[in-house]
Amino acid sequence: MNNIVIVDDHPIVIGGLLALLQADKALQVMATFTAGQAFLSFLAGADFIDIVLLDITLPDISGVEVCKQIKKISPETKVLIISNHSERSIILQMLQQGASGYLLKNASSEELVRCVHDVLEGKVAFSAEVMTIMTRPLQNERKATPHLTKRERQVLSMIAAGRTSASIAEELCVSQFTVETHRRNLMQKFEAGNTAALIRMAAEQQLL
Amino acid sequence: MNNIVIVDDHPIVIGGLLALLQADKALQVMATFTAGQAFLSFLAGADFIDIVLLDITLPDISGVEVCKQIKKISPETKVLIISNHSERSIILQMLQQGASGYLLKNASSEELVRCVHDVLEGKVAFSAEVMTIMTRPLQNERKATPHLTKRERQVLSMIAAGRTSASIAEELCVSQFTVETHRRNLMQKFEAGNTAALIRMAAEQQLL
DNA sequence: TCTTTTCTACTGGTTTTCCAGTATATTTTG
DNA sequence: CAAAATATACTGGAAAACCAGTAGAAAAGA
Repeated sequence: MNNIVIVDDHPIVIGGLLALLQADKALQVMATFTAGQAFLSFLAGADFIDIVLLDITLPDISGVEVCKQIKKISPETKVLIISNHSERSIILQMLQQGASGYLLKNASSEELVRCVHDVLEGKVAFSAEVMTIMTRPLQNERKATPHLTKRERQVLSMIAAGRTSASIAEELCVSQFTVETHRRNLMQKFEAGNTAALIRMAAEQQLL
Repeated sequence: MNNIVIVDDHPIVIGGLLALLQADKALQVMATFTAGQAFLSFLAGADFIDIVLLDITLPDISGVEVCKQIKKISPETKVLIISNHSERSIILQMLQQGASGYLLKNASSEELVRCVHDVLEGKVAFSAEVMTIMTRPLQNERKATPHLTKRERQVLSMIAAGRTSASIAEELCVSQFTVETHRRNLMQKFEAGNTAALIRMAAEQQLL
């Protein structure tokens, strides 16, 4: 018998999930919550929870944070996200935070139950629509990565590591003016006004 | 009949994949490459490729970059990663770059063929071991996120957007000295020596 | 109501980045 | 071999960040 907890801000959604899951004898809904904090307080003192069905948009803290806390407090508890967010980056962010599955709220009942069981069995589970989102051609979700020379990538990496231009110059055996020119060129290529924006954009484009 | 291309730096691996895939009448291996650049040149002038089996470690450019280029040049071409890299962050990075599947080189022949077919059918596919990696408890893969106050998160976000302290002060209707104090506190919490390191760490912890 | 936390603001100063330009040498490419 | 790209380096200066400290007001929590 698997213990389930449902965390969603809409009581109607919780009601629907309850009706669906209670028909499955292998599943036991032990509690439901409409807010993240309340659930986390419960989690700290609860019996073991096999799986949490978690929305991302909650009234108090975000589902991202709740997922992190679940994996910190009870690492063996699986997390299956049920959300309206359909962006690939959000899906991957939830996987990065330890979620084992993701489906959209428009998934069929059959898909929901299948995903619950797949996750309980230790698999990664997506609904069909999430599969489509994950595999469809990228649609320029982000600005094109500017072409960087080898030296520029090297300087960028060192800047991101917190080094000053003087320190970088010393390590690369060049003048600080040279490093400053590389910085300027990097800022022009990323169209960044300062180092903070440069590093943020580089991180977004996975160049660090 | 699905057209396949194999890109791997080890000819022996290519040989093994070839032997395996040629037994499947639905699959046609149209070419193999041991370097990324050579493959990308081929791709630009090739007939349509249904799926590319791609290693990450290549002698010239990385599989990450090759994957990006594949999705840019031929968005409908599927990418299935076959790699020795088993870190969750790398797996997710490949998915972020448009890969539809990921398996480790120790996957069985059956798993490999199943993944190829699943990806061709528009699914996301992982080998069993990759599923395990994706769902096992996180193991403090990264430093704990420091506790930030609401105002600190606000200032951090604006710094990351490239704003100067003066500009942030103006928008928040506080003194520039106040913003500078928030910056200092942020740098202390993240143990960062300058803004570049601060923003990089914040990005790593998905706070931006 | 008291304590703690958060937010606010200042001093006086140093260090670092950013600016816009100019220019030569080396390496790579066609 | 010539052209283009990359790397290097400098000027003179302004703008911004960083430093370490101090300190009071407001909000939140116990």
